[in-house]
Amino acid sequence: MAYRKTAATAARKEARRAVLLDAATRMFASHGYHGATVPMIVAEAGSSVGSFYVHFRNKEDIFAAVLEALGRKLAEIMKIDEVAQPNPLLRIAAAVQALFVHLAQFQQEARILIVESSGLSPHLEQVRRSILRNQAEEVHRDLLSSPNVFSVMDSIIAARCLVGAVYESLYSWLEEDPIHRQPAEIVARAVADYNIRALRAQ
Amino acid sequence: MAYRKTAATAARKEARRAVLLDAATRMFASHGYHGATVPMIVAEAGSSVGSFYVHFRNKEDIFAAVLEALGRKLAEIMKIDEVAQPNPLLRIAAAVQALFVHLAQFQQEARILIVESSGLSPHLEQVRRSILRNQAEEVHRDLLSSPNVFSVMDSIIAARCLVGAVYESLYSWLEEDPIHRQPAEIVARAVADYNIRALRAQ
Amino acid sequence: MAYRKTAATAARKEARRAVLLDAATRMFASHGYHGATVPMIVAEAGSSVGSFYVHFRNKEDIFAAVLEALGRKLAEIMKIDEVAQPNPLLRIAAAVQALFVHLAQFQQEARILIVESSGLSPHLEQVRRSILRNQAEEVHRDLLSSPNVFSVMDSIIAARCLVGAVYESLYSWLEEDPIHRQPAEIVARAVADYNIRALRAQ
Amino acid sequence: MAYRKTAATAARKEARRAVLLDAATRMFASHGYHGATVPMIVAEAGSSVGSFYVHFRNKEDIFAAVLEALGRKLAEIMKIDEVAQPNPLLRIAAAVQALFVHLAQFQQEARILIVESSGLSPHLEQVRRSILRNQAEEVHRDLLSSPNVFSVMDSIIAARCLVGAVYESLYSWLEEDPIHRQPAEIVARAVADYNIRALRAQ
DNA sequence: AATGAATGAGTCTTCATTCAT
DNA sequence: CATGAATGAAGACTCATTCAT
Repeated sequence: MAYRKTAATAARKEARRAVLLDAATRMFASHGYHGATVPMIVAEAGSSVGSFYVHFRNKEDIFAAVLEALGRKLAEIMKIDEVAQPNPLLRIAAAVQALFVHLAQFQQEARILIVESSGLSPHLEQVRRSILRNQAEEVHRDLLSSPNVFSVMDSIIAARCLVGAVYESLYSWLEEDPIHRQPAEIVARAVADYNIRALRAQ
Repeated sequence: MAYRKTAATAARKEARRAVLLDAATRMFASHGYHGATVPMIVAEAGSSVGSFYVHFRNKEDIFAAVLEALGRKLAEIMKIDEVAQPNPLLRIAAAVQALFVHLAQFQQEARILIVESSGLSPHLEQVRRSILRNQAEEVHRDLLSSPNVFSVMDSIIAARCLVGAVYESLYSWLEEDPIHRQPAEIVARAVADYNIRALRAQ
Repeated sequence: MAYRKTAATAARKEARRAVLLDAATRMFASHGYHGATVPMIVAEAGSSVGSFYVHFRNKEDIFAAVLEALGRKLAEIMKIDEVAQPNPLLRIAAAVQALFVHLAQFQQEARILIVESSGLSPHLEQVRRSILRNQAEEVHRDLLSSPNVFSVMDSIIAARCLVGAVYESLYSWLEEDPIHRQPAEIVARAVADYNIRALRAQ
Repeated sequence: MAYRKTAATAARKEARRAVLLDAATRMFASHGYHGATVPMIVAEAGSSVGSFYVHFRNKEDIFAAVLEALGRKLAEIMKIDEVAQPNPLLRIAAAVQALFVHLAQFQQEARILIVESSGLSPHLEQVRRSILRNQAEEVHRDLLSSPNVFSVMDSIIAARCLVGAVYESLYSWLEEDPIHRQPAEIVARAVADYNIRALRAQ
């Protein structure tokens, strides 16, 4: 019974943590890191300040958690099955499009990653950069896997260019008037095309 | 004589303003927008809080001024003479390399533009974005000027991809160990190549 | 048990608020609205700046609270039982004397109401005026209740004259040398007489 | 010639001082003592900060000057010729009405005297009080001059009651909706009546 | 005498974090 | 574990006053 109680307690604890994380994601997205306050987050989560500090060491800690969760999610989205799409070039294009379309839909996440997480503490900066780095490395791996398909000399730099191109065009698109801008899928395709042209052997 | 007196006063005022702007640039670069405080800036400038508010409406105001000065400078750097380099593709490549190399040298400026000026007030955000937009539009103009040279369908998106590629690869490069990383010129060349490949007609 | 805990917490919170209110009353009385600073008030209350802002939105808020509490108190003091004193003229006289004597004793309160709360923000001004207005309206009601006893044509104006007479004579009296001035009760009586003469039918 | 130059200079100085005083009166009336800043006043006067401090020791100094000028003016207004109106009771009534009507018209002045000059430094407080005191003493003198006409025991207190009645009814009247309130002359008459009833022998 | 840039002490207010209950 | 009152360091900004020109 003691065991079951503990398990139940642990489950509830985990649930509370998840609720806080969710609320924090929303508040960071809408108000930015500095604009979102701890009282704000706990109010949004229906929790309390005291509880917050049971689950997270401090505000930086929860922001890092938000960022890491986001990183995992985006990595998942960019993972295109090698069997389904054996051509590495098309695989990269598919990943780029998937990423663009996803973030175009979940602008909150895009905002957190691109805008609200810059210029923070070295540690947070590092967490944020590691997400972009992972995405670049994923691309880099694909580039290396079939050197004969690509023309790229420095594949690391190429991967970074690709990542930068995706985020900058995404952010510019998000800035445009939602009514008159082109559909996300079209832009995603154009961005993928741009990078594919840069990458393919000629 | 009264006139000369006033002129001298105005000159001294302008000089003081410049000193503050300079100090602010340094502090924003090293501590970020939120980390740099007004007392910090005036101490760095050898001035006083009161004087600060004679020259700038508030902290946001001086940051905008820093950003705008930076924007003008970078625009200047990217301006490649059409006569010296009549080929638009090569002109873009030259501009990209010039930008990269300049920011690689003046990391302060890069840091302010890329990192420290995200997620701020809507107004500052707008100032920052307008710099990037200007750069993209400059490229866009070149793309439009000789459509037969390029293969790009949506040249606006292409311009954004280019700008994003430059900044992301630049920032990743800045993160690397200064001793072992490749020289800025080499990387700048690779980045320019990447984008030229994406742009040229095939 | 959770309930009792909360109740105790709430009680302590209320107590702290009261202590702050009290300290603020003293500081506003002795230094005026602008002269009394938040650090001053919390030091007097043995509290902290942060705590202050838990209980009051800002300095204006606590001043309004001080004023309102004072208004309620004075209204209570001026309330003369109709059964104990059925003659409305004498009832008014009694109220005037009670008010004068009370404020003569608690000069702090008189000072806050008469002196320190003029020329502030529109909102505070309104709170202050509403206290005087209430007092005038109280008198006005009495005047209307027995029209045959009074000779007054415009009872609203009469009520205002009465209120003004009380406060001005009170404040002048407070200014006098405490040793040589007449006792408060005597002056209160004279003030009441003055107004009764003005009011009664002739 | 040296003499004439000095005279002209002195005249210009006096003129500038008058302009500043005028501007200060307006700004104090509209913004209050704390709300009106020195830069504000000099801007209104078309002068400069430096000049301000040539003519006045400090902000308090100019406010005192404003107040004193106002006091002299009001004293003038309340001075009713003994020959024209030999009956002291009617003389007082006339003075009260004149004061009320004047301040009703020049609300600026009323506002400065009644509202904006409370709760300031002891010195300013004293200046302000001395104006009211003078007015009360004027009345007091009249009361003493013909003791047989009045029924008042303590004529000092009576004078203060009268002054307080005038200002409070004036200020309440100023607060009312300008469109629907009674004309100033009617109210002035009612206020005078109120006090005359209180004063006359019965 | 006039000017207005410069000064910095002094305010209010915010908010991450702690801790008693 | 949960709660939320309490804390106080720290920051942006104002403004009366001075002083070099």
